[in-house]
Amino acid sequence: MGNQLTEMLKGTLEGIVLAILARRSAYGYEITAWLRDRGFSDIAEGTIYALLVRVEQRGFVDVEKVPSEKGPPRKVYSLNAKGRDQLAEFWRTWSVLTDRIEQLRHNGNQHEKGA
Amino acid sequence: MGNQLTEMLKGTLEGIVLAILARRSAYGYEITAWLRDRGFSDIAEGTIYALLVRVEQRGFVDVEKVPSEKGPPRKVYSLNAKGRDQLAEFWRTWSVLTDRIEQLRHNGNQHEKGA
DNA sequence: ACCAGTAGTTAGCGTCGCTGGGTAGCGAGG
DNA sequence: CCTCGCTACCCAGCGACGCTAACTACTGGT
Repeated sequence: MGNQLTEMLKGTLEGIVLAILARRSAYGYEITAWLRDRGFSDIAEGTIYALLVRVEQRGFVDVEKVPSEKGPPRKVYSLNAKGRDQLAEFWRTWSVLTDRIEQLRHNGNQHEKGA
Repeated sequence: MGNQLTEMLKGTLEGIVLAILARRSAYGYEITAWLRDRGFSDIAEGTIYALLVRVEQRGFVDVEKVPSEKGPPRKVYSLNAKGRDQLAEFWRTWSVLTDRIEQLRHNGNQHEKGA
């Protein structure tokens, strides 16, 4: 029945990851661990990898393979120009949605538009 | 490619509709029109009907068939107790998500958790 | 030799919103 | 009378997304 948060993450998780990459480059395992630390403890391991593949295919990130001393090579992702555009677009859309919803939440949204 | 907003609506649209029904009972066509008025102009007609069927099946709303002078009978939906619980849960989850994302947005979320 | 931790990949699933069509009832116009 | 347009609802099929549950591969410790 996928809980609320799972459904809400659809569409926002990509923005979240892009926002993380906007700060600095990172690899999948790192991002997953970091999200867990930050309260996004509910995000599944595999989800991030799939998402990273997607954003790579769309050309929002550049990738570099970096050897690790502790395991298989890491795929380090960096946000590029197109990715920064996408992130900006994400924040715009996010603002629109949150604005409308907050309006709906507090404001006595009387349906009676006439007045 | 479903634009951002479409993806973001997943999981939130249900809450939006429940919030509308919390103010007063309404039928599908009415809700659709009202959403269009309120800037949610991008929401597809059929989407609302499918959503209403879903929330009915989950027992969040009660339904009453009311004849219309201008067309086929309306199905008027009212939020019931279970629906109010669900709506409260929705707001809780929504708050959690927005809090985390706003934190990510402004706050210089240095990954360097160490020092 | 074995296991735990690191790091990434894949196939298949369920949910959601969208698309595009259809049905039904009523009133106005040709 | 027949069609058009508005009201009002329903349905099948689609793509995108996140989740589940596996698997591969490399390193270091016991």
